[in-house]
Amino acid sequence: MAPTDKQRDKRSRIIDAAVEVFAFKGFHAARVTDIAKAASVADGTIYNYFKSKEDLLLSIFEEKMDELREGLVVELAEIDEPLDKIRHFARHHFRQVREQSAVAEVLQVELRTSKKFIKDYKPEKLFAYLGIFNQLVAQGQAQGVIRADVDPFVTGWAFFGALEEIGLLWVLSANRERHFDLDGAADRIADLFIRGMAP
Amino acid sequence: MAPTDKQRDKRSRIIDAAVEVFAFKGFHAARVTDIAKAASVADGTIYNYFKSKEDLLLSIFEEKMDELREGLVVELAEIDEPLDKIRHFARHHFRQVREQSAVAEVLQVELRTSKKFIKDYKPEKLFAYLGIFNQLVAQGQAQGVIRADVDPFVTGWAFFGALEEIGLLWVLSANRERHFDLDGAADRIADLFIRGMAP
Amino acid sequence: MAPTDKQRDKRSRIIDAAVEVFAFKGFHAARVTDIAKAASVADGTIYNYFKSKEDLLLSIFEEKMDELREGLVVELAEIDEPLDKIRHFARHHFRQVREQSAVAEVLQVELRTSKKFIKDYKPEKLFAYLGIFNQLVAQGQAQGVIRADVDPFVTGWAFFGALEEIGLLWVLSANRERHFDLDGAADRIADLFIRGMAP
Amino acid sequence: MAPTDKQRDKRSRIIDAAVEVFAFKGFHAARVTDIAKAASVADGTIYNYFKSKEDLLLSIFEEKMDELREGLVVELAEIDEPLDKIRHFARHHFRQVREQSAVAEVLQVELRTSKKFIKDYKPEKLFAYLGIFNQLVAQGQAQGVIRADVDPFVTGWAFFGALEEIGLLWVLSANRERHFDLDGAADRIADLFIRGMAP
DNA sequence: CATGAATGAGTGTTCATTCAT
DNA sequence: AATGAATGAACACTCATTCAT
Repeated sequence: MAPTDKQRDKRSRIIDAAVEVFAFKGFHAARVTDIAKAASVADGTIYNYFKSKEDLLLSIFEEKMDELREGLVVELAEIDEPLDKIRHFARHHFRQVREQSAVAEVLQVELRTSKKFIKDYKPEKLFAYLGIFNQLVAQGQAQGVIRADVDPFVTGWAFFGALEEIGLLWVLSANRERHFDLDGAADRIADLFIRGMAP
Repeated sequence: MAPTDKQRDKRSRIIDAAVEVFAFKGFHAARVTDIAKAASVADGTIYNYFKSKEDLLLSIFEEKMDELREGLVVELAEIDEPLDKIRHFARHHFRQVREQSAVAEVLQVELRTSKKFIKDYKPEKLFAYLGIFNQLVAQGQAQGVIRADVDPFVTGWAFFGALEEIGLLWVLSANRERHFDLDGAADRIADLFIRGMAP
Repeated sequence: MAPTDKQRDKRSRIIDAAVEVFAFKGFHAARVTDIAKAASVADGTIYNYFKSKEDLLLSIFEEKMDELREGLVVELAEIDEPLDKIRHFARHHFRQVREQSAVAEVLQVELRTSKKFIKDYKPEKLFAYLGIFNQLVAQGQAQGVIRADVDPFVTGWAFFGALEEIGLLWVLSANRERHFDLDGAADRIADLFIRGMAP
Repeated sequence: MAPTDKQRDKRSRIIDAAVEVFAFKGFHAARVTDIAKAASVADGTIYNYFKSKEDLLLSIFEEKMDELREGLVVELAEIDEPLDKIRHFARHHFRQVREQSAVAEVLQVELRTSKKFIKDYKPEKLFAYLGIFNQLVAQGQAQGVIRADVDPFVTGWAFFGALEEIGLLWVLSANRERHFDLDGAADRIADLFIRGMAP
């Protein structure tokens, strides 16, 4: 017996299947039955692990945001300068978008489809992710490489908004035209913010 | 008989009603019947003016984006300096968000709910709006107040992403906590980008 | 000014338009608007001449059955022998099917679609048409060329059923394969019944 | 718990319920909900067994035509002479009309209401049923009791048309007046065709 | 834990008909 | 008589979720 899908932890099999199905058909068009088939489980089994279809989507967000943040932390650990870290923040973000485009599609497109997510959900994982940027700003300010009057709240969300918009654009352009250069965009955005926050 | 709603152009009555209902209940939860009632027309009448419920949402986008752009053009006409115009771009954007919060809610929240909009629709009106920013960048570059190597594409979308993210945050915070200072945010973002693009 | 459609009697223009539209799209799929357009009148005008869409269908039946019967009477007037007349009955019936296939399509296919026609309507015009056959049987019996014990009721409806079934088959086969020989079928059916009723 | 409806095969419960509801209210006026209630299942359950409301109607046709043909085959097996079998064909047909009038109503009235059935559907089951008649003609011709020049195609459809017309008349007369004598009609029609085809 | 047949609530859209002009 | 914009009732079908096995 090969250690196939059958043996893998059911919960993660369902998560993986859902990412693929959500990315391919979209959250609304995706049928719970499709996900169950893709995960080789019965429809009802999904409800042993997730409260609802929407909870499944939110769980994807939680897990993937955790992974994203953890990966970022690891990458930044090897960098010294706060400004350099900000540059790597952007690069790491876009690298993930590129390497896990199905996940990116779900996070950037499908998640926004979810009214619950947008309006009712407290995206703690997003705050945690963004918190890293805010810390970098604080460090930069402490070191005098970032102006003291830079507002971390506004600047942080602006930075995230910029990453999101460019990332979304890249994901959506996938089906229409050749992708533009994401890595170059990372540097340009990092540059823009670093100069913008400079003393 | 007062010259009430009855006399007003039906199409715009429906648009206005739809903005209110979509903002209040959300696109999905909004019933076509609700909109018809709010506009004081029969359900079927809506289909004399719009192909579908979704077409109605998209029409709102088109009309409101046009108004937004036109208003911006008028405001910028009185400003001379490109950098100053960029500052006013941000201010005008957020002023509209604040003054027409129902419209902002629909454009920033409900529109993203529409898969068709995100994936299939060519948002020409959005390009036109953003095109103004790109022109300002070009002017700034011509005048030497913006670095020649600033990429209008990436920078433009980053600017728009920042505005959107902050605007979305403000609209959503409406129901949870006190609004933060939008006008201040406009200046901070304008500052960030102007410094970021400076030679 | 050419004596175009515009001048022709509106009622008959509507009838003609309805025959075409019903034959082409079917009664259910046919829109009153389609018929109005084809007749170059406003939708509402149709209701000045017909109580409803169904009444329009029924009116087609009435008019066309009258024409069918009248044409038959004229043709039979030139024939002497009752049995010969029966043969011409079948020929005339199928000749009309062939020459006015749109009308035939409506009478044989669309009319049966109408619940009202099948269940509630007293098809006097059909009785009148069939009555001719019954008279021929009576004449044949009087002349001793048809058995006295032939039941005109059963035989008449059987004759009509046979004509209908073959006619329907021919009309429907129009879109699928080459038509079979209707005139030959007329003779075979007439033969069958004449022999079947012979002493 | 009584071994009631609940235990019976769901598919056939739905078929039976649909026959009753279609016969009583007509296909168009029949609501899927009505059928579901009559079958003691949920609306959605019907769609586990049938693709659509129309598919349900067509399935009734298929099943009942099979039963009709099978019953006929059994009855004819006990008869020797081809001409005698033709007589029994007519009798069996009308006996079924009389004994299963709801089924007859659906097959003869509602089915013709279905555009799909009339125009697009290949009624194989009907061909199979009629094929029996054609075989009898061939046998009769082989035995010299039917003329060699009788056309099985035209004669077969004429026979079927006659049965249908009389059957329809009987079913429809149910609601208006006393039924006429179907068994007598069977013999008259059989007689007519047997004499008509005789050498 | 796993299954999957059964459930039943929920709604955008069409279009015959009307009637104010 | 003619117009055509407005009306609003009507409904098959889907699919997330449940629960008996």
